[in-house]
Amino acid sequence: MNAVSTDTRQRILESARDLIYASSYAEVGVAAICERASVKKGSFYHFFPSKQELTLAVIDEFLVEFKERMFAQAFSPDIAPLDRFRKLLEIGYGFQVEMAAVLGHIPGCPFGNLAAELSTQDDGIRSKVDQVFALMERQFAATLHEAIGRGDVPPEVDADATARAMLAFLEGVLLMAKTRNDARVMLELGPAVADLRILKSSALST
Amino acid sequence: MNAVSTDTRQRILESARDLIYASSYAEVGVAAICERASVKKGSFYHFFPSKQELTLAVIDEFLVEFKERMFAQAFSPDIAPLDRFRKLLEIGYGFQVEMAAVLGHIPGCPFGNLAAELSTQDDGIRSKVDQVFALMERQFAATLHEAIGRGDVPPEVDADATARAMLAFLEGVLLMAKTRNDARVMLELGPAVADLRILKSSALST
DNA sequence: TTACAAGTAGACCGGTCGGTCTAGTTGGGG
DNA sequence: CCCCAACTAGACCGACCGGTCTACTTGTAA
Repeated sequence: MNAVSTDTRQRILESARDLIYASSYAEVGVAAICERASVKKGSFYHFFPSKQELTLAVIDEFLVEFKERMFAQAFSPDIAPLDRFRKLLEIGYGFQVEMAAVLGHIPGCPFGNLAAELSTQDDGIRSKVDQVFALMERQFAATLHEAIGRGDVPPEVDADATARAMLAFLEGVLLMAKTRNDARVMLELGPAVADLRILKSSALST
Repeated sequence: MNAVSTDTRQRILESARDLIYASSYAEVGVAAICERASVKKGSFYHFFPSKQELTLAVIDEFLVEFKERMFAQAFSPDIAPLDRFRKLLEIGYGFQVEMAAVLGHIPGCPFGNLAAELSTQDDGIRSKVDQVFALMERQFAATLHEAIGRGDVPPEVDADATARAMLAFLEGVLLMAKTRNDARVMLELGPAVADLRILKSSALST
């Protein structure tokens, strides 16, 4: 086999990531991705069977970057558990401000954006984003358990549900910031994420 | 002038509302809207100068229905202020379940969907949705003030910020339900909306 | 040195997009 | 009864969509 010599595939991936994040899935055509990556369609369809398959790979690409830029720094053992959520928000705020300076608008959450746009149309993408969310929830829940262990959070708190609620809240805050086109919403509302609590054994009917 | 005899415009509006809510703005073409409304393109462009202008009108259409189906019933004086938020969620849950039975998937929030998809592409739609959110926030804030007046919520709570946080949380919960394609997320997380609080004079830098 | 697979180039495809335009068809006021 | 504006019909437009296909170049292993 040939060595994985060229970076063509990666250039396509990164172009797609940037373009889709800056606008939306539907707005970005395969031709635009190719042009930005300086690649011809022949190469594109050599590496990816379809735009939707590419998008699945783009989600992984987003996740890698997210883990590096956000998770790795916020969820550090040096920081008190509950402060890690605040730290995550702080980093996210800086990132949105940075993006807004380049793009002219707040892009919001790449995962949330794709979920909102495509969940009703493409079940593959929907469930991929769902898995990403589940991964984040696990990280949040582990952090909450740590906080419970230290006594920062009472033990009757349902860590899993609270983790989900925190993620939902952050997604909502990001969406509000995007809709207002003002990142400061994140500073105003965000800190409340660390105060969210859902108690165990709330009845769940059906 | 001729009387406003025909319902053509309204049929277009309702077809567009249903189709866009069921999938997305980009996925629904003008031709599809016309077909569903049993209208030809000539009529469409007689009533609406462009797809984007139609969408602005569709947002108003969503808002009318939302006020009728959700706000009017949840924000009743018969219900204790904080319970109104829980009631809103309950109604919303029923609605999402109902839609899911018809469509095969959870559609989420019509406003949030449009904001997520189009905020970065169309500033007119972005700011229109922003206004809708502002209207909801006002309703939430008024309810919170009522709760403060009754002593259900301590007076050092920032009603405006808390109202915004509540809206963000609800949007996030809807997005999670859509991404999971499971409305029960709303039952698990939703009740926490009534416990959200943001205190006054949290420093807001810059 | 040859042979073959990996990768690239780019013309091409049918279909659909939002939108335009001209030619009617109504229906109510004068 | 006529006229004119509101409305409808539907053919048509260029641009672009995701995707295909054939021909070519290249790197490397035998």
